[in-house]
Amino acid sequence: MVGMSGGVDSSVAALLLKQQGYDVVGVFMKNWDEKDDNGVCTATQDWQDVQDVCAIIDIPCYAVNFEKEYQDRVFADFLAEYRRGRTPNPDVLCNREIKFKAFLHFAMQLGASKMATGHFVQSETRNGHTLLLRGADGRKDQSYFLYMLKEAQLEKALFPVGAMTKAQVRAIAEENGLPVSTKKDSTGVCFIGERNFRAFLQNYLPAKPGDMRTEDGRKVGEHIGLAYYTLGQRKGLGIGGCGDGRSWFVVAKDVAHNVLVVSQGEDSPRLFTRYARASQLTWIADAPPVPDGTPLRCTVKYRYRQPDQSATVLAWKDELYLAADEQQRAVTPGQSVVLYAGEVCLGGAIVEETANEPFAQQKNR
RNA sequence: UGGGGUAUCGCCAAGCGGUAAGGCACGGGACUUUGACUCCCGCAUUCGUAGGUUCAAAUCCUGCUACCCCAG
Repeated sequence: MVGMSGGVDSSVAALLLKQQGYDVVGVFMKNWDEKDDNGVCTATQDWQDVQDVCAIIDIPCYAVNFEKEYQDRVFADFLAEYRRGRTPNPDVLCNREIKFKAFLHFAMQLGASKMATGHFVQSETRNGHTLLLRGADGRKDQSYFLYMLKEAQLEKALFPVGAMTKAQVRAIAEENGLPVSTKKDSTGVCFIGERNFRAFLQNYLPAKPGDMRTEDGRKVGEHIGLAYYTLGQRKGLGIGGCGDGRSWFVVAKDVAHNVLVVSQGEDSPRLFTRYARASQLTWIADAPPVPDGTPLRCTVKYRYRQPDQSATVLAWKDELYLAADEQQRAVTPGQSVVLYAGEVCLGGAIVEETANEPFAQQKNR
């Protein structure tokens, strides 16, 4: 059973499985019911595309609705995080809770032996354990979004396009006459789509205006609510001309005082840190690569598409302490940090706080 | 009320008689399955206002208006 979004990747994934002799069923997930900023319900077009593609590759297709699950298990957390002044990544949760849980269960219940998606990642079974590997196309690798999965989920999953480049995928779509071969890559929150993010959030979060202040407390503007900004952000502050003429960036959120702390210049020291503490640590493997308290050298990503950063990490219970070799810019609470050993995605955690000095747990390790 | 100064894009700011730099903000696009960052493009026929001098003024002169500083 292939989860089909109406995009090129999942369409080609279904096509490839069909060509490989699988008994393929395409399933479209509708998890969000709302028109986009232009008053268009993109899900309607996407569902049509799925139907058209399935007709061409000659497989049955169905649609399922996980709106309730999405609302309860993903969106609720998303809003709760924003209310706390953090910046969540709903898509990592969406993969764990919806695509690789609700959808996976759905597929298994209907008797499917495997589920597949159009993610640019690869999996491989070594010594009886299934690993998550980066997609072959380094520019499109999506393992960052799948770090919350567990072995058990990966065992049931196939990633037919993971070994290819985006260009190859499009070429295959083209050769096989799939109408979505030139469809633009989707962006924005999964299932919700590209939005004017601030306007979108305003539908759910109350605006609590307050001051924008410099690090030394000088008021330089007003914000519309801390939730509407994230660390390292430049656009949308609306302050210009004052000071030395350089751009202003968000360097901190003072939730207690409802103050957005801003600084001039993209290189504000306040934005750069080497150490971080993260929670909700997940190892993809059932057996962690190292025991708690043992330092592990690996590479990490603090955001999607960030080049690999060398670091030493230390797991302790469900927390992860990170010491990056280089200073990291705008590591943001609520965001995910994902760990890699070469091509293998080990897992990850959610950033809680950053620091310029090692945390107690990291000292002398 | 005297004396002095300043008035150029939302903000900061070049310009000094030859036909409006730049930065920030903002808008659009690219990039992107989170949020951000980044990159590219756009952004004053007009220089507080009314006259005057000149072939030609934001740039010189005069009146008016506003703000600032000093004196009261």
